[in-house]
Amino acid sequence: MPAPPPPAAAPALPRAPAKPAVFIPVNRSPEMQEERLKLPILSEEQVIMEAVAEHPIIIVCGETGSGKTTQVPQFLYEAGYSSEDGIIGITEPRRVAAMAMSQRVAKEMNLSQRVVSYQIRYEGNVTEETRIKFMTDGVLLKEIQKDFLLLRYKVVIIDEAHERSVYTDILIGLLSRIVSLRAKRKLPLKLLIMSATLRVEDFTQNPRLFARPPPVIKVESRQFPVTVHFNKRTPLEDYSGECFRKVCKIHRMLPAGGILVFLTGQAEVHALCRRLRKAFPPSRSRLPEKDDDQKDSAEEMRKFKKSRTRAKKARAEVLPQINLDHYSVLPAGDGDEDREAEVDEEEGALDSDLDLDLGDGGMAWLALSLHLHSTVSFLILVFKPPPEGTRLCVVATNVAETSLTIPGIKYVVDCGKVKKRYYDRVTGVSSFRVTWVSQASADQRAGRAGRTEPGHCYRLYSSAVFGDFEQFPPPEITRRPVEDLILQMKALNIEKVINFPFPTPPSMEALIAAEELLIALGALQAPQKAERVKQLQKDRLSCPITALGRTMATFPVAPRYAKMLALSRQHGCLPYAITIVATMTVRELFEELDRPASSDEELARLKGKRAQLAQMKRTWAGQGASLKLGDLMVLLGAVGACEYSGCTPQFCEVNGLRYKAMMETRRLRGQLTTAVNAVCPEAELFMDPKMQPPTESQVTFLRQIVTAGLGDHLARRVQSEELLEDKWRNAYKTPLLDDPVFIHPSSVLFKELPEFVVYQEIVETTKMYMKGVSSVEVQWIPALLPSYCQFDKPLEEPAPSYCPARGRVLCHRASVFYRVGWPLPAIEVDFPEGIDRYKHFARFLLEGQVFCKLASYQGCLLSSPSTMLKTWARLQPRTESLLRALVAEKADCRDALLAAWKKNPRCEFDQGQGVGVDGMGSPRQALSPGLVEGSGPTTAGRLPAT
DNA sequence: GAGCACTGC
Repeated sequence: MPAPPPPAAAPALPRAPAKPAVFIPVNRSPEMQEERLKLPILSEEQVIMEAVAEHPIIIVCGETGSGKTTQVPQFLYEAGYSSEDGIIGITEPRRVAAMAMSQRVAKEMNLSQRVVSYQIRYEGNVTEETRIKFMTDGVLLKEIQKDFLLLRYKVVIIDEAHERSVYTDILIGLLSRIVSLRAKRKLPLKLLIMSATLRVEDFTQNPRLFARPPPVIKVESRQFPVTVHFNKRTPLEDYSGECFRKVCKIHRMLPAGGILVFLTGQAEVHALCRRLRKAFPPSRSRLPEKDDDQKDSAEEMRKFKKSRTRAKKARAEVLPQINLDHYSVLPAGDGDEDREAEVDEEEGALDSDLDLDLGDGGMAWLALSLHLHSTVSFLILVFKPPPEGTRLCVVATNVAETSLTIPGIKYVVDCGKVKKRYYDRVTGVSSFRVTWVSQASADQRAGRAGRTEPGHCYRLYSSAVFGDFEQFPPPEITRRPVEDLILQMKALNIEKVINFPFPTPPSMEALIAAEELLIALGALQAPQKAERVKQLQKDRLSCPITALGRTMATFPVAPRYAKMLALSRQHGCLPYAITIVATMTVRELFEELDRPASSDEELARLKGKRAQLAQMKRTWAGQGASLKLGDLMVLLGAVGACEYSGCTPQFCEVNGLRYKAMMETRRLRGQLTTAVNAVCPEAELFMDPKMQPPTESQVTFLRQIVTAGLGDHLARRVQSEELLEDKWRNAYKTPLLDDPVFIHPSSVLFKELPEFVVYQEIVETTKMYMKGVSSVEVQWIPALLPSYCQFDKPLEEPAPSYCPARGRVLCHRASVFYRVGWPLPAIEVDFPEGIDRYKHFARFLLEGQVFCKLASYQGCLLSSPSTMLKTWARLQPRTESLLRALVAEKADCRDALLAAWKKNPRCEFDQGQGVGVDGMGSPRQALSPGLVEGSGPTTAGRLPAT
């Protein structure tokens, strides 16, 4: 392994590649050049360029803010690493970053956005002239589907690789192979992996990923220093209260500069904000008019005045003593914790009555809450510099850790906790838990204090606790289901996913669960039944993709939803299925109204909105057939109503809808409409803003479509005779869970309690709740979800029959649902493979049902055709030879028989030759036609539109 | 009878 070149001491080297044919020189205006020189320029340019020239793959390591994202593409461009036949591509894990970086680099280089462009999910400005392209990682992954070797690129840069987003991980795995394939073709591709922290072992010490470890180049940080302060003690419970005390202390005693507080959830954020505003009432001028938290009661006003008088006193006494250096403590492990501890002890006495008695150093105060669902008016406020003499205090969830950078932050208060989603690998149930962050996350949070000037980070836990943190957060790919990723990989013809060079592989259980789901959805070919036992292990995780799977892979949604889309080209269901899938993908369509209120007034307002939303949900769900589609009907109705009214922010506000989510749904519907049209142009789909509600029968088809997609999410109401314990009252049972699950109270089916339901997800809070619930008719289950049913022997009554349209033998079979053995009604299905099917087919053949001309021979037969159904031993020699011939030719249906005749016209029973056969079209199945052949269920079951 | 952090196609 080549040792990483030392950053500073490298000699100047000539740049490698020859000039390409067309090269747009960087022509910076004097102002731009001056502007650029003001920015710190990476001193490692020579080292990086030398490494790129020598190695196909290099890793560039440097903290956020080091300027590598904006500068490395420029170095490469200026060195001629791009032309019209191969450009520089940079991936980002976030859409805004891709867009903002392209704009910034274009500006710094004084080039048009036609040359330095971006491409993200719904938009982009890439042109023929584009030479540097910023994009999200998912966009590049989609491009690999169309052009596996990425021939449009000469350089690919994977930025923020340390964040280990699932797409970034898969890209790195794919690119490790693409680089060698391109080298073999003498079309070399350069790969740069850029990472903030030093977590590079997963890339360098992984021989399956990179046989030769790529060189690592470290670049200098451009961040301002942040002094880290640890608490001496770690509060066990009340970290919110600890945050409150720390923020008050900072505001009271430390010089101007924004404060950023990290908490774990929306409710906590709001609560702390309210408490801070009460302690230091905000300056009136800047709060948005609609902010419900700012309405101060008279009581609060009184406290405010009281605290102002004390503030003067506090200012006189406390401020002169405060010296910032006194707080300056070296980062963890340097043994300065005690000094900080002294500070805390000293002030311990003050802490107790901080709630009521606060001096604010004379500074005005603006406490704002920041989380994913913050309204736009709030966001504007957060990003505006506060007026002179006002201190900005932003209380935030994890959004502020990576997704958003707030300017002017000098102090960070870190509670050290984070709320994360956990998936049970076996059952798929998710829950949210608050845990300690990783050291890398804590450092990332601290770094938010050093964007504009040297800053301070106050950690509300001890350095010993910090030392026990995980070094890095586990990569996302190890923490969530991977069926979507596996489908994407199979679509790239990576069959043995187990051999894929993941930087960190998902767990075996997750891979198996993904493969099994995809098989059940029909996206992957099931291993042959005969081989199942013997070869199960071998076949596992190497099933090839089906035609249906390929279609599904082109839809940018989860495989369960992609299956729904693939099934929906019938009865005009596509526009509705697209809308339902879009809303299920966007999630959180409705405003969060359950937060605790700060005043009676607010409480009343929230109560009113909750009632209004509940009423609207009932309206959208409708009655009868429509209500049975349940929460998915609500989603469909909400989008329909909202679009009908023009999708205005006002409509959303009045009806408890999240405007941002509605806009996202609209864009996703557009994208899905395009995707469906691409697979199936005959559909001639378009987005109709005045979409009519589905008819009753359409609603029923939609329920069947939803059932087919969510088959592994089927639940059955616990029957009264099974009700042994009280905890099972109104409960449902699922195949994979021993414990009861419940319909969420926000569901429109909460009181309906249908016998069978499918659900979107189960979230465990106080109980296990199903969300996104839709009801299912029992007779649909064996027809739509045969892969989850174990079928009994064919029934004798009703007797097996011949289906002239499909040319096949049918029978009735009862079944039970897998693992739980729920009895399911008999439905008409294909007669199972085996000797009996040949016998029945032979009988129908002799009876003339298969080819009508044969019917006239019936009188000449020695015995009745039903003799065919006897055991071998009791067959007549003649009938036995017919059966043997059918078996030999594998002719157990009309098409197979015709094929056998075609192949061998002289075979024994060629009487049938020339007989006209009607209705030779391919079989039309219960729910087909889907978008591709075979996307319907595999049975012949007919579904009554009940 | 209710409390979900965050992101990409």
